[in-house]
Amino acid sequence: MRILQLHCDYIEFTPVKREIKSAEEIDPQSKRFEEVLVAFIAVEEGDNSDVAKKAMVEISDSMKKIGCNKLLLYPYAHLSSKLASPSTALLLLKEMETQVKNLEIYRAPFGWTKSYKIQVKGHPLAENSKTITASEDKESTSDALKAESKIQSFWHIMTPDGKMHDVGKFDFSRHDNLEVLAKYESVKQRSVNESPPHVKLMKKLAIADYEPASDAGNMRFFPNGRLMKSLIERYVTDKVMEYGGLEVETPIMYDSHHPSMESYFNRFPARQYSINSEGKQLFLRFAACFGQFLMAKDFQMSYKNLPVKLYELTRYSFRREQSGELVGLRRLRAFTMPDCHAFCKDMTQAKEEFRKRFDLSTEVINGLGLDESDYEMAIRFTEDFYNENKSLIEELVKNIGKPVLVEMWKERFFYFVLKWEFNYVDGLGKASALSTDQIDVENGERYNIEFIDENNKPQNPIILHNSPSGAIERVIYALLEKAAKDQTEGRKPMLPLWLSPTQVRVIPVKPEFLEYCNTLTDEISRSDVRADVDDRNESVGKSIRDAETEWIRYIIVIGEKEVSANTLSIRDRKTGSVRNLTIDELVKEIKEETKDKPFMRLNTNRSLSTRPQIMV
RNA sequence: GCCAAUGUAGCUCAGCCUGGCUAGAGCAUCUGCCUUGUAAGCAGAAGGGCGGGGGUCCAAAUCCCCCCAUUGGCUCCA
Repeated sequence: MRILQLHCDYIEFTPVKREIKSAEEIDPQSKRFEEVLVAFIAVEEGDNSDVAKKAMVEISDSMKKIGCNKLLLYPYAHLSSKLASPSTALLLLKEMETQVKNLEIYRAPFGWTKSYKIQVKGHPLAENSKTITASEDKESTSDALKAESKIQSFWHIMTPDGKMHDVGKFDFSRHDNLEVLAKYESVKQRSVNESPPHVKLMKKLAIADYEPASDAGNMRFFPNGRLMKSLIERYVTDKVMEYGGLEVETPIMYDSHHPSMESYFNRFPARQYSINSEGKQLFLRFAACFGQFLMAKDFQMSYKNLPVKLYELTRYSFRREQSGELVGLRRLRAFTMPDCHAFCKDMTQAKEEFRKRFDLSTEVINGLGLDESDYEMAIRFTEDFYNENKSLIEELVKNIGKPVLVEMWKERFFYFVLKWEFNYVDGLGKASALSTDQIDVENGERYNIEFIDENNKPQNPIILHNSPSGAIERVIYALLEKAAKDQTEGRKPMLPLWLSPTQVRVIPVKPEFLEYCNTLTDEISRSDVRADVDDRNESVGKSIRDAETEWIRYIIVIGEKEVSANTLSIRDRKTGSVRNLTIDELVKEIKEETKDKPFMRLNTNRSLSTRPQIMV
């Protein structure tokens, strides 16, 4: 939309004749306005209601500045060469006319050739031109995002004994990572000037890479990475279903003008991707919340059914994070996130459920290969909630067994009253949230989700939002960063055995032992172990080196001795030593270490000689 | 989104400041030879509009401008 704005002593115009068929039906009389701001307007292709709204905000702002209260909207096609259709233009002009209440607004007729006389004032602000486009709207910023910066937070450290300490006075000497997190969050202190090690590792281990043909923050996952993701996804899903989550699937895009969407959107501080399709403005989901809420709204629920727990593993959730913020697998624009909502009948039930999910989350995060020393907890709540529910908060902190970062808000700004996360703190001092849970007191009503209580009255549930692991990609980031940290501190970098793309590599000393190797690999694979064969005609030293650089845990070398004996000579990367074990003993050891974890077969050719190499 | 740095063969990187032979190396790949015992056996070959697009110049990987991507900082992070 293009606007030429003139502050006038007067304007006089007379409609002469209809210019287009769809011209407005009017009485073609001359009109005169005095002490008026005339806005000549060309509505362009792609303009929409938001543009109209924005235009009126800008116009009324400048009217305030020049102290003028009378506005004439004057359709003026000649300001642009890419005009919108007359019907759209008229529609938007009419919208503009009715948008602002405390102004005297008039509109010149649309579609008529008009003669006019005008006297423009001579002050510096009298003339002004504006171009307003919809494009900036593509990354619609929610009110929450805009207002977030205004929230006032109070930072503390809570120790397992339930005591609150001023964050500035707390002795962090035995809690390095917590100090990093606290500074990271409260003072926003950053101290890095190198690139994160996991980026190199994700390429070297052929897990994932950037995809320049997509938008930034959208990764490609190679067979190894896809396998790891599948396993983690399976594991988290199994755990949530064990807890009682009902797995569902919901759409990845939504109409941004759906009433419950619009207001939720404005309560969620994130930037969206949006898509125009057949006149609808769709946005890509940034979480599974609305899909599940819209679904739950159509459930008929009694208090006896609650809590109802819905779960979805979103592939993907989309957030249009600022480009400068995207880093490897740490922060993406498209990511896979498990999201489980529990609909609870009251705060008592919500708190009870909240505890269960806290346990679920610690179990999941530990099962993924991260222990208590790898993450720091942050807990955030409103002052009111804290005063009424001290014991719950103290209990969580006691459970985690070490001091946690506390953020307290004077007033409730978000839709939740309590939220905690586990943050992975990497070797470069960056903190990233993994698991999280929230107590939401707002969306039950917003989405009109109802259950019938003991007194036969409809009620809105309290909703818990839990991601027991955080984004799957971020879990891989954390595992790789942990491995990198191990490496710099002199330990061998490893992946958890159940996530290793290859668990066992079999290497023949000479090609004549290949057949034996294949038979052996068959046998090991039958017990659900991922084993492969290095059938390239390379020296043993070279083959071992390659297996080591791929972080393969067990390396079996097959030669004369092994073919004639009963035991295998197995190099264990964890200890670096060679052991003699039977097949059964090896399989048993692997099974023991990967028990309760999902299994998937090798996601690559078994023979190394037939594999493409992924060099990134 | 803003500021800065980086972008050369599949990968890791020289070369750029001070413009000029046919743009180099190691690894990987291919072809031979070797027949291997716990972290790299030997030799040869092939492989590159120097991130993309403009410009300056007799001449641009090299100097200038714009764009893209990555990384760092800022901002932001349910």
